[in-house]
Formats: sequence, C-alpha cells, structure tokens
Amino acid sequence: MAAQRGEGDGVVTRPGETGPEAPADVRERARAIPEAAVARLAVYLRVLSGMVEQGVTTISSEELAGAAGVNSAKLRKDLSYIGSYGTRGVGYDVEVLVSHIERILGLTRKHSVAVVGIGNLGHALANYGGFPSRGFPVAALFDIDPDLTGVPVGGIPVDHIDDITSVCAEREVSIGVIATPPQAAQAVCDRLVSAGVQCILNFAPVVLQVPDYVEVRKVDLAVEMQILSFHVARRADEAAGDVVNGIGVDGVVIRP
Amino acid sequence: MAAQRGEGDGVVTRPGETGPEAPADVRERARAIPEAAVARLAVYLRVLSGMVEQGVTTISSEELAGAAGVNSAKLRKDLSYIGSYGTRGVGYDVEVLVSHIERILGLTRKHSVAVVGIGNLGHALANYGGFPSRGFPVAALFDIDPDLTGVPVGGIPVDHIDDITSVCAEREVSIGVIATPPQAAQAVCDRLVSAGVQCILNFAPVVLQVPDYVEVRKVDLAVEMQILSFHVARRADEAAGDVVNGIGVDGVVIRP
DNA sequence: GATTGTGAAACAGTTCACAGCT
DNA sequence: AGCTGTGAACTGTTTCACAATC
Repeated sequence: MAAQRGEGDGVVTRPGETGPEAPADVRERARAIPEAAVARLAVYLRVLSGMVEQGVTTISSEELAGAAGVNSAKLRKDLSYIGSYGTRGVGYDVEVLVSHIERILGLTRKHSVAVVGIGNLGHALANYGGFPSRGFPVAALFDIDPDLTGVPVGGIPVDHIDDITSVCAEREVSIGVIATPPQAAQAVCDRLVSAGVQCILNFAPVVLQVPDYVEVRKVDLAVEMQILSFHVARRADEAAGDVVNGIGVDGVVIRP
Repeated sequence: MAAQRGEGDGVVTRPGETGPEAPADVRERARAIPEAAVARLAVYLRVLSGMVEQGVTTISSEELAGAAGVNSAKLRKDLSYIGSYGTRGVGYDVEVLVSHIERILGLTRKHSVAVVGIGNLGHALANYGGFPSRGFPVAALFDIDPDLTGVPVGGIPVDHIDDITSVCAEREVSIGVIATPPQAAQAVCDRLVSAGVQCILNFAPVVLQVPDYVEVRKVDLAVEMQILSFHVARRADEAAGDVVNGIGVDGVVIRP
C-alpha cells in the first residue's frame, strides 16, 4: 500500500538510461517528463485552446509563458520534454502544439468519470460543464442513500454505491471522484479500486491508502485555506514591524 | 503583476542569513519553511486532531508519518522546520504538536472568507461545514445576479458583487474564494484585491494576474483530471507491451 | 533579427544514515 | 534500546545564457 501523491512531490517517470540499441529518433525524445511539467502542460493547453478560438495561429514562448503565468525559459524547457517542434525566429504553431500536448496527456482517448457522494459537492461536480467538454464525461454517480438512487442529477441517474463494481465495469469508468464525507472515503476508495478504477480524485479530507498502481490526486480545501492562513500570518508578522535581520516572530525567516 | 503560484513551486521564505547579533534561541529556529512543508503541516495537523479525539497523547514519527502518507524522515524534517520538541526515545506529545502547528499556520486567528459566484460550486462552498469548523467562517457571499441578492445561502445572505469593497472591509474578509465562470474571474479578482483582500483561492480555470503582494492558490479540476489522464496513458503504453529499454510510445521513459 | 532548444549552473526539496538524547 | 534531529548526499526543478536555426 502506498499513500497518494501530495502536491508537487514525486516523480512521474524515470530519467532513463537509453539502451544503446534504441533507434536515434526515439532516443532523441527519450526523456522523463517531470510531474511539475505535466501539470503546467495542462495549463498551456487551456491557454492555447483559448488562442485557437481567437484565431491565433502562431505564438512565441514569451507570449504563451506570459498568458500561462510562468517564465519563458521554463515554458520552453517544458515543451522540450515533449519533443516539441517550434520554429526558431518565429514561435510555435498553436494547433500543432495543442494536438501534441493532447496526445502526451492522453486526451485523444475519452476518460469516463464516476462521482461518488452526491451531496453539495457531488451535485456541483455532476453539473460542472468543464468535465464533459474536455473529454471527461461523467458516466456514473453513486450514493449510499437509497432515496437518491434512480433520481437523475445533471442528467445522470444516481446508482447505489453497492453497484459500483458492475456499473464501473459496464461504463468503462477510468477515473473515480470521491466527494463523500471523510468517514466514508477510504471504504469508497477500496471499492473503486476493486472495481478496477486506477485513478482517483479525492475531495475528502483524508489520506487514502491505495495499492502502488493506483494514482491518487487530492483536492483539500482545508489545506489550501491553511496555506493561505500561513501567508496571512507571515504578512502580519511583517506588518507588526517585528522584523529584525529578516527574522519574524517564531524565528521564521521572512521576505525583506 | 505576478501570476499565481502553481502547485508545488515557489518558495515561501528565504534561506536567510541570520545576523550575528540575533539572540541564540531565535537563531536556533531561524530557518525557512518550504512551501511543500507548509502543505504537509496542514495534513499532519488534521491527522493529529483525529488522534486527540481518540485520546492518543503521544505519537512517534513513524506512526504519524504512516497516517499522513509520508515517510518518517520527511515528517521529522518538516517538524524540525518549526523547531519542534519531540522526546528522543519516546516521540511527540500530540497536543503540544497540535498547538505548535496551529500557531505556525496562523490558525490562532480567525480568517473570514468571502465566496464570489454562487452557482453550483459556490453553493457547495457556502454549505461546506469544513470551513467554519476549522477557523474559516464564511462571512460574505457575492454574485452578479440581482435576483440572488438578499437570498440566504447556507445561512448567509448573498450580496451584490458591486458591494464587495464595503462588505469585505466591514466584515474583515481576509480570504476571497473565486467560484465564478472563467470570463468573470479576473474582474472579480481585481475587485477583491482593490477591496484589500490579499489571499485568494481560485476555482476558475484561468491564470489570474495579481500584484506581487497577493497570494493566490488555485484548484483546477480540469488540470487534475488531465494529470490523471496522463497517468492512464502512461499505463496504457506499458500494458500494450510497447516497452523496450524502458521507452514507451512517444519515446517517453516509463517505469520498468 | 528574432526566437527556439538545451547543456550547465544554481537552487530547492527529499532521503539517508547516524550522532545524540531519554 | 528506541526515537528524534540533522548534516550530508542525492534527486528533482528552475534559471541562465548562448549556440543553432529560421
């Protein structure tokens, strides 16, 4: 069993030794894509999709980087991981880049999503238009409350949680979203995993234990809030004029 | 203007030069807390709070690390950043650790939250019990739809977005949550910033441009989905038996 | 002239491994 | 004997800066 990846940690792929007998063009692009870069590629993709709609056909690393909120060196490095083909002196062809990133992120294939826990958040997720439009159709909804089963939410009828295995198999669910209360999360997770779901997005404030081959991403609102709180506190220290040698209260070093 | 922090990047604090005239006990703890460690401290805090409820009084780094899904060396390093006092041969006193982490995260002070955009997600956030119970009372709700203003959601009446400045000042809002459609997000963000809000949690799939002194965290569901998709794709390559020298399709290096 | 692609340097974060304390 | 705290080694990420290319 392994716990899920936290934010920004872990490695996606290994800096591999390329075997001497690998063909040159494969070896050319044979490198790992850092996890951090994968997350940014998704952001670049969104920005680029917006560009396509505006009829932009070519973009420089500087422009794209600005729109994505990163610096241009990082952008170029990220694109180099996917073996991108820009044109020196000109920039990148927007459409080429879009389809390239889509391919790398596996978006050429549809990924059916199941949402478990149809409370406030589950409702919001079931109705969220951003999923289906981006190749992530919500194919199933589950709840433990028998009063909810059969009732359609966002056009999809809710199934009972006991039917997870059969329904997930039938509808080829590849991503499970856990939006249950924390007490139920681990049990739901275990069921999803035994139903063959290998990717989980967890909104419950719980550290899920899963087998190594299952990928978990978590969205933890309380943690986000507390990180912001930390920054408020840091700022308050600063404002209090309690800064000597760059050391605030508690001996925490802060920005000058 | 600076774009917001992405996941896992950036540094909270600087590895500071401690001035030679700083008192020894301050210098002792004078070190930066990495952003990644701050996020984990929030997780440790949640696990520890659960321990307190179960009546656990002492815990070893090994146990806490297991429950938090990290390894024990990382846990101990994280705790060392906050100058923790464990007892060698024994472990940590749970209550001492809880109050220590709370202080570092600035949770001894209340942080009022304003949610902007009362759609599906906004409703869910307004009703989410996890915020108030953790010291983040939802003090204001805003929407641009005049039909919503005055209507209470989760016990709080919705105000019109034009009143952001006065309402935020009056209710001492320190954290703004953006749950609007993407088109509206930047404008809402600008208004929050001019209302004096310096911490923003953004759910809109947009890269916000903010002044340097404003801290932005983002929760981007599409990006999370696409990261999971990337892992599905990697796995599919693997399963396809298309692995030679650890190189999958597209020349991306994968785990053996 | 402009812009990409990328080694190399710098930096940040994680893990190791063990000294030091209870 | 057991467990923490931490310097040192390592791994991953970002930035620099410039040769290569159009």
